[in-house]
Amino acid sequence: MNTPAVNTWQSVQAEVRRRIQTRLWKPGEMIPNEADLAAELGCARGTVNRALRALSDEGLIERRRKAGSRVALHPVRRATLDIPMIRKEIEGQNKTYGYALINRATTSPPPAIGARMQGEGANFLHLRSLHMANGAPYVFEDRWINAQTVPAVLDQDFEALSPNEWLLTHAPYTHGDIAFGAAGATAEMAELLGCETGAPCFTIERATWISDHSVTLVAQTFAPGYRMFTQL
Amino acid sequence: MNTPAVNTWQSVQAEVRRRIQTRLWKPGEMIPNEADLAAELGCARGTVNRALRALSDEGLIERRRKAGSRVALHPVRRATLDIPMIRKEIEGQNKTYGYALINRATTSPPPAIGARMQGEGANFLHLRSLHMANGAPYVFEDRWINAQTVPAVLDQDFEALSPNEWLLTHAPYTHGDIAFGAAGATAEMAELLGCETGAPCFTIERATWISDHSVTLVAQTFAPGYRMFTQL
DNA sequence: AAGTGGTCTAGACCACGTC
DNA sequence: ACGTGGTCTAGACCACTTT
Repeated sequence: MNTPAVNTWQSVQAEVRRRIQTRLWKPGEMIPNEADLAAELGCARGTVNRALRALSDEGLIERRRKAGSRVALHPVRRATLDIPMIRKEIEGQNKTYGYALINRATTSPPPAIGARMQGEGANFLHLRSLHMANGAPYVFEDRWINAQTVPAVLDQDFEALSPNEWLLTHAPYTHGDIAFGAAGATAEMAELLGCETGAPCFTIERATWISDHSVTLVAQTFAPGYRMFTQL
Repeated sequence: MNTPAVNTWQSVQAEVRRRIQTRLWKPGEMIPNEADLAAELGCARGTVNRALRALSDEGLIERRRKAGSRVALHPVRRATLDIPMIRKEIEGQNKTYGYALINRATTSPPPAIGARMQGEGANFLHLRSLHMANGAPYVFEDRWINAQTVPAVLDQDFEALSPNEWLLTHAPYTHGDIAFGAAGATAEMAELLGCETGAPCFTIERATWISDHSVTLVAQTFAPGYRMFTQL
């Protein structure tokens, strides 16, 4: 059967996706190698490569040198979450952003924090702040910043500018990790967030690094009802 | 100054990243066009393209035809979350997976659910189940399945095989959306999950579709302490 | 109108992992 | 050892957008 020529990588991707969805190529099965597919579809191998690479990133197929490509047995779906600056997130909802510093101190961190940030002494800045949307509490954040990595941070008072924003432009991290979870609001958070003590809150914890120097460790507790949303 | 030849796209990416991190190219600034960069680094334009495309996907730079590429002013970080089959997630932690069906019924869904799933009549399967890790409750799930889209689902009793798993191999969705949040455990969930009523739980809600037909709508409530983790 | 990124091609070499 | 995907090249044309 002659397949009409398909020359864009998107159309190759679509064709392969179709063959998988219609179960013409079943889960676990091998699919033709790049050269054969290119010949069949009437395009260059590079184009097929681009299409299959995209499907592989997506988790729909698995590729290994020499072994070839196969349809994933258990397609691990991947969701890409945007982690925007909080101000941008709020402004994106057409709400007015507000920020308030609750507390600023240079102290040495509790052992658990210090260990994770590989820091010594009192070269740490501890910031607690509240972000608001249209005046309503949005998220409470408790942050440690390593002043050994980012000395300039000590010159900032963070009264008007959130540390989130300052760090993003003055000390962009190279990598980090992030964890999502749920926690009950402490009495203090409850008051700040305007909810009951113990109310279930969505939480994000993030640690970021510049090469192998810890930059910041932040725990964010969102007001009840917050949801993080994305497409699959 | 002559830059030594850099011919892999990863090294081009690394070099560009370095120039951004060292603020040689500052946020908001334009960077050279592909042809110039290729000439400077001594490689083909295609290689530069590949590198810059990766940085653009990552959110570190913004690219527009004719306008050129610029360093992102507010780098929107993206995190990719794997959404594995729950069994795989648990087995990946070297724990024994367990599954129990709590309730199975074919009824018409409440209006809120029906509306989201565009369904009519009683062609819906309602399943409530519990997944366990090493015998301990892991996540409670409340799921609606549209039998108009997936008629074969009515032949399954789901006593031993979780709907999650069955759907993944028998009705792979084309797209969907997912929301993460937090909620307090209801009395029933608390008993099943072995926690206090009202305990803060991490929740995932997912709706999936095959082209424009709704497949399933599922609300998962994880046992307290659950965290979803990824790299940045 | 013109400049820039987006993509396709055809060929080539290489790295890796399976056999 | 050898087959497969991973990548680089040089050149070309096109699509989009801004000027």
